[in-house]
Amino acid sequence: MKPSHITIKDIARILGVSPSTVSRALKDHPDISEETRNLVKTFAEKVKYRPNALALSLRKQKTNTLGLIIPEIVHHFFSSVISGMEDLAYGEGYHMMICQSNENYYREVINTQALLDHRVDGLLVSISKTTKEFNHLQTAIDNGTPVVFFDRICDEIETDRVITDDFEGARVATEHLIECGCKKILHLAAPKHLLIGKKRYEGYCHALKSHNIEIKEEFTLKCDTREEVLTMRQHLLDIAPEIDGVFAVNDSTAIAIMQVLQQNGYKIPDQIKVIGFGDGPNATIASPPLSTVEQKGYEMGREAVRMLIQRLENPTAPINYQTKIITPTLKKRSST
Amino acid sequence: MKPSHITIKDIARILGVSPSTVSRALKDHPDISEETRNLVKTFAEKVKYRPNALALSLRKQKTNTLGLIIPEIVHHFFSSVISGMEDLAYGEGYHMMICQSNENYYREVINTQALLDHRVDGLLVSISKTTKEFNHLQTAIDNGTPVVFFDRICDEIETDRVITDDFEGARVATEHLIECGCKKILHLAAPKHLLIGKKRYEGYCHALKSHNIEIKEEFTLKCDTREEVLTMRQHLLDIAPEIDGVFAVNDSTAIAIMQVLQQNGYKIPDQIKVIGFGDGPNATIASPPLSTVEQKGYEMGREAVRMLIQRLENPTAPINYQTKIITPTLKKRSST
DNA sequence: TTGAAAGCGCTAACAG
DNA sequence: CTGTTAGCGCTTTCAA
Repeated sequence: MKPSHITIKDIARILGVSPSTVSRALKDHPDISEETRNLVKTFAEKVKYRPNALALSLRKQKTNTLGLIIPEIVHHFFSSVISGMEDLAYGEGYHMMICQSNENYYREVINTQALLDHRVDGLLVSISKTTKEFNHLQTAIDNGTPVVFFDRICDEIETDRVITDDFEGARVATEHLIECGCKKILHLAAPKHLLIGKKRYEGYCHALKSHNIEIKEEFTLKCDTREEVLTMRQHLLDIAPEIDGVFAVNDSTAIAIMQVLQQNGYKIPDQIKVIGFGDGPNATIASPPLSTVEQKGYEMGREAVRMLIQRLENPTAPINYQTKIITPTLKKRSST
Repeated sequence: MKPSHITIKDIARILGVSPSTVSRALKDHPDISEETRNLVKTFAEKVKYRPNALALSLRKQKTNTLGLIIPEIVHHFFSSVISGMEDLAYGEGYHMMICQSNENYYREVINTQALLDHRVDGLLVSISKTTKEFNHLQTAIDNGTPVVFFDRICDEIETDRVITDDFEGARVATEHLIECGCKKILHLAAPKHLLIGKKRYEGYCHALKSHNIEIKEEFTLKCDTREEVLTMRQHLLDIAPEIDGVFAVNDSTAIAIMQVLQQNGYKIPDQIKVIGFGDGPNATIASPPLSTVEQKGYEMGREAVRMLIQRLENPTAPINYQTKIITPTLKKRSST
């Protein structure tokens, strides 16, 4: 940043008025003669004067900047979230300072600190997988910087949150299979100790129960990556003759099992129907295009920013924290 | 940002010394007694003092912030770029302010302005598709804010750039098909007026020529999206019997044609080999996994930041702008 | 209607 | 070794 930026002082000096006059003229302060105002405004325009946001922030004690801490940028869901955040923030006159924790607790702490050092007005955070301690965030809140959690929330801290309704998404997906005529549905699940694993499993069970379908233990397999599908290939093929539907905890797992089944002569969706969860870009590329449950990252991002700005602009409002639940919607394609 | 942040002045008052003493003690200035230094440092630590980055920036005329303008965050390539940028910037003590132009010229201009208002030390930009005018960026450079272009560069502005070697990538891909025994290679191309379309076409031709394979005009088809493949389905199937290889300008097109061919009984790679360009996450999910040319977004991001910081930290160095060309590498999988 | 002065938080030149 | 002062760019009393 070269000193070549023109300042209010420069304008004042050149025009032979005081800096305060310039400042007032520029922002249409009432106590200013129209003459001076025009003079100043015209000149400012001519020399392309732009206020220094740093100085403004320092003075106003408000940066109009939102800090974001995200586990991984390269991930369709998270990048959609960022996109939604950026779009809304931009529209509301805020900017985003973005840090990625790379799923590393230590880095998450440093990032938080750095964002606070920059005096961001608020924080948007999705906690990293390795984070077990939340002092860094609690402290931020205690010191007056509001935090909104999204997706990977932290139960121990009371604040605003936006999450996906995993239970409901899974329920809808399973229900859809049932409506398509499936009675023997395999669930490829994430580990139960992960919240999403647990919730999606529960949604699956709920749907079965409400249709009086027996929940067989052997029909839920811990298998949540493409690689795992390939490793378990034989076991999956052994089960295949006994099933007519698969609900996989994510799209890549769903696609992988579709492929394994197809390679072994199963017709999809005729013999076995498959549904995933997440609706990343792969779902449409799969063959047949994969039915799935859309996770709405963009909307989640917007919502988180909306809640944060809401808090920022009503600092005196009574603090009653909200948890906004985003219900994923069924995307019916050709695999079911 | 509540005023509850402790400042140097607060510490000075409490400890009964002057602010400058505190400032000096904190940064291990030589002219300070060990006693005072320890006193100050211990106290600062106790009250968790953190310097205000805004004040620092204003004072030092340096923000340690890099501005990024990117067409779309939700895009595997671009999000990889951001990730690479963020990682390196973070390591070098810089932060990133990110704006997306959404392929909109007007918004790109506003974003540039906003970042300059925030006095970012430098700009990283990939221009939007609708940008035909570059004054906003030229002005930035003229006023002393260095700019590094990446991926979507602008020829009219002289500055540092990082680009992918599209010609070479296409050449290597085509060459690979030839080495696998293909002699009749179809090229699904992007429009010639796009730089990547042109360069990749040229690379394809070059490979053919150097192996004395005739370049048939009817073997290059403008077709660069999945949808287009489906639209041209019949035409592609008409040509299919005459070809033994396909080089598609991007992965999704490659995957789409693989699927069309497979649905019509062609065995891949036995009868027809297919290679793509880009190596997004789809490539591995395709069946068979798609051979492709890896575009290295992460590396491109790092490189762009490296060049920018280099410039920032050697302001007096002679300005000789560099163009760094990143050569994509062949990812051989099972479709060839 | 305008200007002078103080201050946001920090540093650095200059005194002492 | 430490304090005083001025100033980064801006706004906002307070006085005139």
